[in-house]
Amino acid sequence: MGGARRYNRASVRFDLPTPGFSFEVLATLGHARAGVLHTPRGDIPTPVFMPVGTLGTVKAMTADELRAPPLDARIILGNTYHLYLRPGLEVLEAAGGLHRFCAWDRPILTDSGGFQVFSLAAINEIDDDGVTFRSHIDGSQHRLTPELAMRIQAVLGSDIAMCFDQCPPGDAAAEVHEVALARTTAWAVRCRAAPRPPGQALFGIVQGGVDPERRRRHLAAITALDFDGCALGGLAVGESVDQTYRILDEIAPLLPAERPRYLMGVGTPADLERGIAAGIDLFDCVMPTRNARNGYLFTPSGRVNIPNAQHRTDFGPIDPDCPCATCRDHSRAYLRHLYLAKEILYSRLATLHNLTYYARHVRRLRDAILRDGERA
RNA sequence: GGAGGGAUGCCCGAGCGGCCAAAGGGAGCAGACUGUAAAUCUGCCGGCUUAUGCCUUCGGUGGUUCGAAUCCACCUCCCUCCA
Repeated sequence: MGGARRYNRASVRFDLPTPGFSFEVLATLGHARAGVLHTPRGDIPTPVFMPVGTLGTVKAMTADELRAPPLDARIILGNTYHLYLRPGLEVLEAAGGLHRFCAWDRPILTDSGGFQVFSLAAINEIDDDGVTFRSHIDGSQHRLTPELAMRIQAVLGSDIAMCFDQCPPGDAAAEVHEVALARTTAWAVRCRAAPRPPGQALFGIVQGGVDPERRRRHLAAITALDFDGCALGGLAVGESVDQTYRILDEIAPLLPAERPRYLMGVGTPADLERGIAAGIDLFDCVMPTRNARNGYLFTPSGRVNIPNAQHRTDFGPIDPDCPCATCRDHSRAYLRHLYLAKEILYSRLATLHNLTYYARHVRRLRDAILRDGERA
């Protein structure tokens, strides 16, 4: 394990360990690949950007809006930790799972709550068996283990579940990383052994901070567990961009080539480009949605800070070449007014635009691989 | 006509002898945001500026005082009550 595999020309469609899932590579360009992740709930062209819907909603968007072209989101995220605390398993179970609960019929990937272990570290304790933490909602004490994370994800009924991992901050000491690494591996074994509902794939997560040797070591351990896909976690968590890119460039091409590769939580449009070039297939990030709500709109020529005075009487669209409904119907001046007036419609229009920008950005890169790359 | 109350920086509004270029909020200006405790957070917000620096400010004028947005007198305008 550890080395890049060659594509098998006779069969470019790789069955994944979980029945019903397969990964098809259509073309490659350097390390970059364009393909399709086939799931029982639908096909996902890759590379793909997955909008983040932590609480069972991609903030400000309806399921219909997410599905409608040109945005056409193929898969969204949900979060184990957050949905477990609210609305809780009882409601989600009674609802018949997350898809029915939030009226989303395409695939969902659920994050395991591992990231929350990292981001909420100040109020919990981590040991080898699991994590004890206090709810950020009401302060009540809870305990999350790999087994419970898997049980929650089973109730949610996500199409892709993630292993429960520990994600140390970017500036963590080497010893912290080593402990987290051993723990994440042990937890991955337990997640792999836990029962899963039919039609749910499971991805492993490679940690190791910014040390390439440690990353390679952990990659070997995770790959040995034969997950349906492999994620690169613990990046863009406080380390420098140079360090992020170094790990990305060096480690992403080493992830199993016949499995989907997922770069967790990253990132900017430039990060996506870099990730795709390194061979990443799946991305998620709160940036397009959160930044939209905070006045930051993406365009091919750079960012637009919509509250800025320069847009006061600018009656042109955010991006004249953007096919989204926001750009089709509304001006910068209007959006600025909505933003400053704190109108709800602003968040909806801005989110639709930014998600459309991300979707098109990744689609363009995918098309380039199909056009210029080697057909598999 | 009589009795009270009040006028503070773009707006609202604290301050009631020195620690006041003056709390706080709003508005305004700019920035941040990377597996979402985020429709959030940060900075600036009289002028000049590198400033722990100088200058001009708290309705107006004149006083008291080492020192006044704060005390006194008069003036201007506003509000309430009694006639």
